[in-house]
Amino acid sequence: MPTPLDSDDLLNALRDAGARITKPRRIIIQILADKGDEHPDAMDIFRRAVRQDSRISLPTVYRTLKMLEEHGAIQRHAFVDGRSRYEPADGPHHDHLIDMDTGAVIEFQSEKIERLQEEIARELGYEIVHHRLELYGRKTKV
Amino acid sequence: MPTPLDSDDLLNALRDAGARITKPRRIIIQILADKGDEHPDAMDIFRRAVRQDSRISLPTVYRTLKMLEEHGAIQRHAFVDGRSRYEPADGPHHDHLIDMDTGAVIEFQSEKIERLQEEIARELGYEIVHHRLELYGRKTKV
DNA sequence: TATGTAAATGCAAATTATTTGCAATAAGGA
DNA sequence: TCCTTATTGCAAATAATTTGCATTTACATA
Repeated sequence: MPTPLDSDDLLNALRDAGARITKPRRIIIQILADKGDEHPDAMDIFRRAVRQDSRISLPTVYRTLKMLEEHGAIQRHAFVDGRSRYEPADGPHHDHLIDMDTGAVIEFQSEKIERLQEEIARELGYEIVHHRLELYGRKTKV
Repeated sequence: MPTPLDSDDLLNALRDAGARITKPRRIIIQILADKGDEHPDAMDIFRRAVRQDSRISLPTVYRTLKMLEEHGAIQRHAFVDGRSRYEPADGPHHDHLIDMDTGAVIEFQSEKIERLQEEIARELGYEIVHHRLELYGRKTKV
């Protein structure tokens, strides 16, 4: 069961792309790999980055995110609110359950759903490249 | 099996909301209800609206869309490209398969998937309010 | 270890999608 | 028909993201 890419994996993704490992990139990657703050948006990352090096700029954050995304090292999600949020790419695909009251994002994974999706696509004459499943819900009262 | 809301349903949604039926709103609703062009974005709607009345403005399109959305008469989707696309609300929930080559949006519906989703949410202690499932794929070569 | 060069950065300004303030217009009940 | 108030169009404001460009920096090579 592969785990999400960590700091070193992300750095390697950049190296493989022939990119230079700069100080801003190191900082951004460290933030992305931090398990504490999941699914940050660009501004979240920028704010945290500035705390480590006040000279970092927002465009650099966007450029780094785009680069990592293009190389499959991180994934970009566009939830209902419009802006994009990011997380390290991960071996097995997972989906999201969004808590409508707290905004918390819970990850889950279901083989059965994955298989059903393949089946449905096949029936429609398609092959799935990727997908996105988001459940929006509320905690059931106990 | 309920069908998507048509022109009259959308107009009624506005009436129920106590809103006035203006010429721009009539035109916008007519475009939304048109089965020919599905999932248009605000600009698509604006361009088509201008052809019927050159004085219509883009803000009016946005205002009308927001109003219809707030009253549940249309649904807003945010696919990968960032901008929002709209369609008349619909009885039975359906999901989308997006053709990655042509951008075509195919609707489908699966009871099984709906049930699996409920089940997964229940296991996580949640009750689903709504969800979004998008498959991105390519036509299988024959 | 010093150094040249292309890649990356920071800044400011541009884009894109969407929203808002406000004076002018028009819907629809009296 | 007339009056009141919602709605409109315009222009300008936001918000998220991207881009142009002169300066800085990583890092391969000497």
